[in-house]
Amino acid sequence: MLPSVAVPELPEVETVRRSLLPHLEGRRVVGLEARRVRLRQGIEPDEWRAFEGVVVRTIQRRGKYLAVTGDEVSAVLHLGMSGRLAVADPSRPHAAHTHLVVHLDSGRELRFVDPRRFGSAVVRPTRTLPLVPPFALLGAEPLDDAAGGVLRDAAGRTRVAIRNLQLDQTVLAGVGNIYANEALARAGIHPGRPANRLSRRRLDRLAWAVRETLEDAIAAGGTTLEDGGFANATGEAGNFAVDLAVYGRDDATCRRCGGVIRRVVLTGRSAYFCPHCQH
DNA sequence: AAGCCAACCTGGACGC
DNA sequence: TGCGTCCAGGTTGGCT
Repeated sequence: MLPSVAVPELPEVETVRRSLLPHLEGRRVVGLEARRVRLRQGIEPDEWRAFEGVVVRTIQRRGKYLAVTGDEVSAVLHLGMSGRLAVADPSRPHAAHTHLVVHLDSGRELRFVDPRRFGSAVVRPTRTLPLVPPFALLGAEPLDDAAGGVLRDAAGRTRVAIRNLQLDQTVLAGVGNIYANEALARAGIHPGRPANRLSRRRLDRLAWAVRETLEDAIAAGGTTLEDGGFANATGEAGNFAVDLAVYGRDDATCRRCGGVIRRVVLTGRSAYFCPHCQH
């Protein structure tokens, strides 16, 4: 059984970034509706007033965060577990749990919807972005060449399960439970294996598998599970769910060996793996 | 001090 | 049908 949520991880956030960019680049913010709602970091209407009049220069992604960047200030957004960003015509009715609406000089609007309220939406000075949380706390970008070395160094210093180390955003930024499990499957590594008991060679292989998995998922437009939880800025679903090797496939057949995929719980989070292919 | 774990929150799945 | 219970997940903060 697939879990009923499709949580945005790096490929989904990158997909949102790319689909958002043509609608936001060069556009001016001409109005805001910021509802004071308790997200993980609450939306503060006073703080959001600084975003009025901003001309969007670009959209950056760091880990699972997006920064909609103007010359002076940027909106730093995290989709949490259920967050969505959508560009829509104002005539379309607002979905439930719409916390933020940014009116653009194109006549359209950017909407931030997050039923489970694990997301965040704050405004920060653009020049300080790399220097303050959350960006300052994030580890390597898994798509960068430096990621392999960072993973190796971190693994040598801890005996936590490798799946849990992958979820540590201060090591690799942007990997969540779906892609952590998928990368381990590609690398043939058991999710519960202590990080410091993996050889350098196998860690390099894992870093490579993480990168490949994320790049494939980005190319597919992200993962949308059966409930249709994830969509890009224009409402399109992603196509990576059909390529999942282990995630959500407990008791199903391993496509490589024909064995049975298992689920175990590691520190409160499900891990999926093929006992025959992963050690 | 590393590492575990509860809390946050809601909708969907499931059992009775 | 309808109500209650459980579960998913990213991140933070508190505890050991």
